Amino acid sequence: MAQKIKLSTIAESLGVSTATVSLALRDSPLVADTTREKIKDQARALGYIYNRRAASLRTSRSGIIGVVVHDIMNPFYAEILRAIESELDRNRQTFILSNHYDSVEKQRTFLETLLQLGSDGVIMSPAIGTPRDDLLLAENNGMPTILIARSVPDIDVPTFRGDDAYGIALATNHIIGLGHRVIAMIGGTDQTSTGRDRYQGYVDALKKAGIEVDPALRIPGPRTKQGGFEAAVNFLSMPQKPTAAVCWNDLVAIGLMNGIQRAGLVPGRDISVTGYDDLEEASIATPALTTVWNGQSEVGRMAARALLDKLAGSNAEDYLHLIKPEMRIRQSTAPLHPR
Amino acid sequence: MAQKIKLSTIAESLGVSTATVSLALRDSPLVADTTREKIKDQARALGYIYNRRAASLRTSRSGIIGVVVHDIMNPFYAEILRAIESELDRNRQTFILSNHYDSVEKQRTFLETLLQLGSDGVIMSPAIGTPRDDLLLAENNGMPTILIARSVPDIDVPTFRGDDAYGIALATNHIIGLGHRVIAMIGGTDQTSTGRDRYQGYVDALKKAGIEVDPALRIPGPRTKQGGFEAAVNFLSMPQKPTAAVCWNDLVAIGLMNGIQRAGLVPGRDISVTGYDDLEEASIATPALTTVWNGQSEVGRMAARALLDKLAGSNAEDYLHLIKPEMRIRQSTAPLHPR
DNA sequence: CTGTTTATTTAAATCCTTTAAATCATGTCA
DNA sequence: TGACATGATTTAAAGGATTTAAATAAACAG
Repeated sequence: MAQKIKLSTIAESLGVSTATVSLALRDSPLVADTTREKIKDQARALGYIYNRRAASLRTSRSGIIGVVVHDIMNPFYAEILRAIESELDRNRQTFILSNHYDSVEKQRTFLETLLQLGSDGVIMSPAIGTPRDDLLLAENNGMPTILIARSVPDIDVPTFRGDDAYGIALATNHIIGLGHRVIAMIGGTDQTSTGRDRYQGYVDALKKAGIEVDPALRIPGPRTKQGGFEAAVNFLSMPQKPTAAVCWNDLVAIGLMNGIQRAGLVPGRDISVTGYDDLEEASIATPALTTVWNGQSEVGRMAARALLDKLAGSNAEDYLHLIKPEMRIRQSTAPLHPR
Repeated sequence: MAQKIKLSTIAESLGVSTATVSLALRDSPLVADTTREKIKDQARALGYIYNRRAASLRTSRSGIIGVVVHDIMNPFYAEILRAIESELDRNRQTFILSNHYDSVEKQRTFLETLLQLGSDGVIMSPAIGTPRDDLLLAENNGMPTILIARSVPDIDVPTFRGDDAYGIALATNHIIGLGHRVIAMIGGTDQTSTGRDRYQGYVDALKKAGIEVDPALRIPGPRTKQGGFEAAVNFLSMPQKPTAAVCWNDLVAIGLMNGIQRAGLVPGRDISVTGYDDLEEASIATPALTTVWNGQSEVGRMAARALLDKLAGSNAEDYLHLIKPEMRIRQSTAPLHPR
């Protein structure tokens, strides 16, 4: 490998100053057209590689944006990430990704790394139990922050997420409308705003329909297929004999349906199941899953857009942005018929 | 936000030189213990943030490693990534991720970004049709490269992947051993080394068992659940009436099984299906999927390890590292019985 | 008390790009 | 012709950490 080509290499080879080269390569109107052409040609010929670290040291803009979520393997986040990626790509920003797996330490380490790298901003879905100081760590050090998917009460940081209480009420009402009265809620935790909102939405919908709420019908658990799969045994052996399950998300719902099938029952006939999120795979599950679209693509796109706008200097005044979920009715739910 | 704390801020506040501060913070034996303590305390008190861009400008080591794969949403890659992440984390390297979606342009753009950022190395699963120059772009500019999952013929770049021909032969032999004779191969492409190897492994296994190979039994297609799901119609209407399907991967297999169920048949009884990869969800599919473990965690761990070793100066002499796949027999395959 | 060794500390150069201010060249107009 | 614009280019100073040779201080032996 030859020695490194830098601005000065080009400058010397053409007998101009490095300033001229720098300006020319960035299409500054300060440099004459003929000179610019000459310089660009030479840069290409020599195989010049722009050194962002040097540039960003000077400009204090790195073109890097950090994104932290619970787990990028989770298709819910993956769909959000895809939207973020496409928006950032369009704006020639590089993004650095990390999982925190709900570890506050891992999340903090990552935020510190971003600060060290001079990241321009962060988009984060905060880990459960994130202390206020960590949440503002970035912001306080000049790194604008946007929250997604989970929100934190009383904090002036723009947040984008689906309207959970509303969405889960859609699902619960749909089930109630089919005649079900003993309805379990499976999966998830009550430790996040999302969790509390979803449970509340479910409770409110039941109450409004005049159905008594039985806390024993709430089975919290991992938000994964495995979690849903394992909850099935518990669910099927309940003394209350629930005929339907409102699940935390599609993964839990698919896992639960698998578990129900293993037990020889048919989801969508013997037991009605709703998911949440409307992941790509919801529609190809068997039976196709009735679920609630949670706006992942919108969340990602809007969050990225908001960050870019903020970096460009605009200051929005609204903090909480709730995306309205939509019902997607498929085959995993059916009118109640006696078991 | 207060003004930026830098080495010189600490130095001045303590009446020492920046050199001493720099050395102290990095635990150099050149500085006295008492001084070091004083400096570290002060750094913490002032909330000093290490500026990696400045440091890396001087040292030409960024602590950043780039990783490019086809699609991080694909659980096969996600499992590899998780292994890479944990290995790199342990070594305090930051990693930057990107999908290329098999677009050579997107891949090149990302490699260029990595060069500009001064990335220390790259781990990539090359996009289909990657020209030789692109494959060596990083290496030629002093950025060590490691390939994963897909290999490229005649190229001196360390590569880690599963032994596809061997693995698919395991699956095919298992199916043959159950008495099946008309065996389709579903999904995937023949444009990658992986694709050619897998098809070859299937062909060889059939031949060795004295079964005639019918090219019409090969249905290429997307390597996704959707792809498998859509292939089902085609598969079920074949004039040859195949009784078993060797699928490209678990996703295709699960999609295919869903499609088969939709048609009213029972996979694992009416039709035997094998997957490939042994993703986490293979074991909770219904029926539980018979598949071949493709060593994703090993691929990720070993690739990251190899890159770190290379950066540390060691030079291994072997290029191609094949991980031996292992058979995982579950309920989606069964002895042939007449349809 | 002097000369030597060893332990600490520091000055200065370096990494590469950007940018405000300065310089230079050319052209215009009174 | 001289004064002034205007346009093009250059100079020089950041930006913040690392590194090496050199300076200084401390410790020690005789």
